[in-house]
Amino acid sequence: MESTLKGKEQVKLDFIPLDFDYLDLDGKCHIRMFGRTSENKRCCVLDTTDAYFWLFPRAGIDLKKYAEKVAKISLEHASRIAKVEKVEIKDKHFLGNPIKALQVFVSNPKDIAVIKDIAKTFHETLEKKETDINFVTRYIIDKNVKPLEWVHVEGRELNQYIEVPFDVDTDIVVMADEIKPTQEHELKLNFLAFDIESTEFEIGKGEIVMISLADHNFHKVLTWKKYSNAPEEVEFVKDEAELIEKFMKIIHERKPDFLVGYFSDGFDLPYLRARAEQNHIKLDLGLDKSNLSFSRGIMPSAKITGRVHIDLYRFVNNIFAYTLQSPTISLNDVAKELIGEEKLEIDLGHITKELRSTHGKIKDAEMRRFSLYNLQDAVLTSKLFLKLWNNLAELTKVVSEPLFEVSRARYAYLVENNILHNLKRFNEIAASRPLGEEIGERREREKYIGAFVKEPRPDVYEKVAVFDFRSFWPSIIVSFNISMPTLLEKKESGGYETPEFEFDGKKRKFYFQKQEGFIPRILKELLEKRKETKAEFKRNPSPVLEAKDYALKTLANATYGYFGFFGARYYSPECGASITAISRYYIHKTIDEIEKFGFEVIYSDTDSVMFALGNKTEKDAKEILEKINKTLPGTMELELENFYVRGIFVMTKKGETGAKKKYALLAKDGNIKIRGFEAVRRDRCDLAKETQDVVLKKVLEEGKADNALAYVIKILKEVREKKAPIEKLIIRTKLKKAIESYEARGPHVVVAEKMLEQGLPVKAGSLIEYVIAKGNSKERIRERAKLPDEVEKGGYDIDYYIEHQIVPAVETIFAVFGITKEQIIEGKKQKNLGEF
DNA sequence: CTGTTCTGCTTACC
DNA sequence: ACTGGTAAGCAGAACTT
Repeated sequence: MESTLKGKEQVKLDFIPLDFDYLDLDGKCHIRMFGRTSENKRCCVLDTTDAYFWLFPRAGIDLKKYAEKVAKISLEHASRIAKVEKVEIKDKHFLGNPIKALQVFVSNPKDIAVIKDIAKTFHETLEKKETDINFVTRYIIDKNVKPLEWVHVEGRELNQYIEVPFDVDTDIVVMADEIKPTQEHELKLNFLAFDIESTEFEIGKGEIVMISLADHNFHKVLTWKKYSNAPEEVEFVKDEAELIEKFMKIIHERKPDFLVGYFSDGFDLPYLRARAEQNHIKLDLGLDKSNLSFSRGIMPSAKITGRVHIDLYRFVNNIFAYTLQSPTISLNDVAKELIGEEKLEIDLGHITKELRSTHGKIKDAEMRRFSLYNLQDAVLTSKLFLKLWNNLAELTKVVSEPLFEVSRARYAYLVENNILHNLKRFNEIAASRPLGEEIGERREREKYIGAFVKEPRPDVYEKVAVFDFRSFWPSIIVSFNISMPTLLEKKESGGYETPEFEFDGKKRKFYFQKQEGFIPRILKELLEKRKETKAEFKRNPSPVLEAKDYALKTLANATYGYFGFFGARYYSPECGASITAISRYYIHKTIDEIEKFGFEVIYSDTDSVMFALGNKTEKDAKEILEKINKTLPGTMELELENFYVRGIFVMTKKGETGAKKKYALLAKDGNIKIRGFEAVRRDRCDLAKETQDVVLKKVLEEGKADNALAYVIKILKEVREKKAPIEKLIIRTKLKKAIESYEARGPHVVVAEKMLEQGLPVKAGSLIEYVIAKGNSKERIRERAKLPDEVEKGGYDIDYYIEHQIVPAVETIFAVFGITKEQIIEGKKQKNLGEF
């Protein structure tokens, strides 16, 4: 439907939508998009689409009469008339089944909530649907205008203030008459990364001292704290008020499409808002001079009209962290891993303390360093944005939700929206989001049986082969047509069935329909797209294709977990349990086949099988792989992961069984793959981790343990002689929740309390560092846990580090070679005797 | 009072 | 509150005799 707003001239342009919102114009709700034209002009495009929801009628009622009744709904709401515009009877599908439904068109999407409440009171109404679809999502789906996908727009240029009641800072404002997908143009990334420094951590306390801004060629530091010999990027201002004004001025002048921060939802922007309020400054950062606004919720999102505010921390935390090795997702660790650069080192505690005090003294050199530190944070954020841009963009394109949402989304949101944005072509009405009560029940539900993990026999194995299933969960979902809408009560001819397994305490089997369901279909297309992307990448490698593959892989892998997620529209623990039951069946079958062939299967976890070649060859292994693949259904496929020179599996610490999820393999190229061992865990001190790492390397490379034992004895001797550096003895544990909510007061909780007392910033998510200092060994460990700074050289608890850190990390490895814990420790005693 | 078992917690694997 | 289940192992709490 066309807008009544007239406008002056007809215009045609190609446009890429970056940011979306909606507002009432001329009595009608319009979508407002901000983006760039193919000529790199800043552009605002207005458009409209129908606002509607669905009603399902009870059986046997007169549809026409029902429709007429619904069409009469009208009430006063939010000082306007909320009413139903029209009602149409449509043939639709719901959960794959045909259904007659009323499409209820309303005058304004904001009125859907009140109108559906009235319609629900009608006895004819069975259910309401799609009342929880955001209007922007509705627009994207119905008008086929997707975020970051170029469209051709034909429409009328509007005069701001005259025809529209707003003034946005763009080169052109267009009311679209026609809008359709078009060929791709280049998008020049126009962004600005920023970082603020304050005297306090807590929002509402202290003040802003400094703000840095950066992109690929612009570096700027603003501060009111004057000092001489400042770097050229530094600009001094009068006070905090001028600092904030200047920051806004730069943004309005440079007109970034993307404003990028690191933890800016959680700190920089809330802090900035608090200080702007205190200084009576309007934070009109929006393209329409509107204020910075925050969404409600546990983790507020800071929104700026017309510019996409991206908090990279959230993207890294929610999505990208799984791809990283970084011990934490701090800017420093993430930047180090992704761009090979780190934050500058400064004594921030000292500087902020001096700045807080009225008589505080800071040397010019220190302020200079502080400015460079602040700038470096903005620069790292800017580089990280460029590094992660392709990932963000490709994920946005696959999911079809706006970049602002996708950059803050978690896996469930991505999977669900990918489904929602594909429903139209199946003529499907979306299932509803669960309500509070339902969520509660789902969360309390007992869990279903997961994947199979085989107990390994502890030993050192020569010539190890590893097979694994390619995209195991997605391939099962697709091959067995698994999803909530395709789940059947009874077996259907030509349909699919699971093996028998225990579910909710009963022996059960689940069945899935023969006709392909829309969710398995969408997933299948995702996998096919991934295959194409990979093939294309082979021909023509590019970071964009790599990012696209990453987006497709991420979504495909998260689909299984989505089925069991309590907040899912298409929630189905039956499906989750069916997928794992099928996985167990096929992994067992694979193990059996390999054993039947005469190999010793060492270990298996979920989708992988490891076995020793023994006196057989790699060719034999490949042969059986091919044989197994011929028996697999659908798209399921077993792949050769690699052949390894040697591998080690150990006992659990209790010494009764072989430890699962703990092993190390030596590849032919000399690389060692370590899984589960303390060496790869964060909550062990570096000395224990490094010692274990060396021990694993030595035993795998040499096939025996004598050199490794000598090495450990040497390390233990150094520890006894107080020669171990404190940095290597720091234990790092994450505080996963607020301090008050801990029942058990472990060492890290006690240290966190101590840090809080000292005014250090500790909250849920903080990584707590501590060292166990010497003291009364009868006391609890937490009594001896101290902040690293509090422990002087050699002041650590020798026995703790030997008995609780180093020896436990290596004893199970030596046990494989028949070396006991006593022998490891006695070695130390012998050396000591030799010294006297 | 002391040793054992249970529970809470964190972090890994897939 | 924000994808699932499986598993190891530490430290403290609870329990037992």
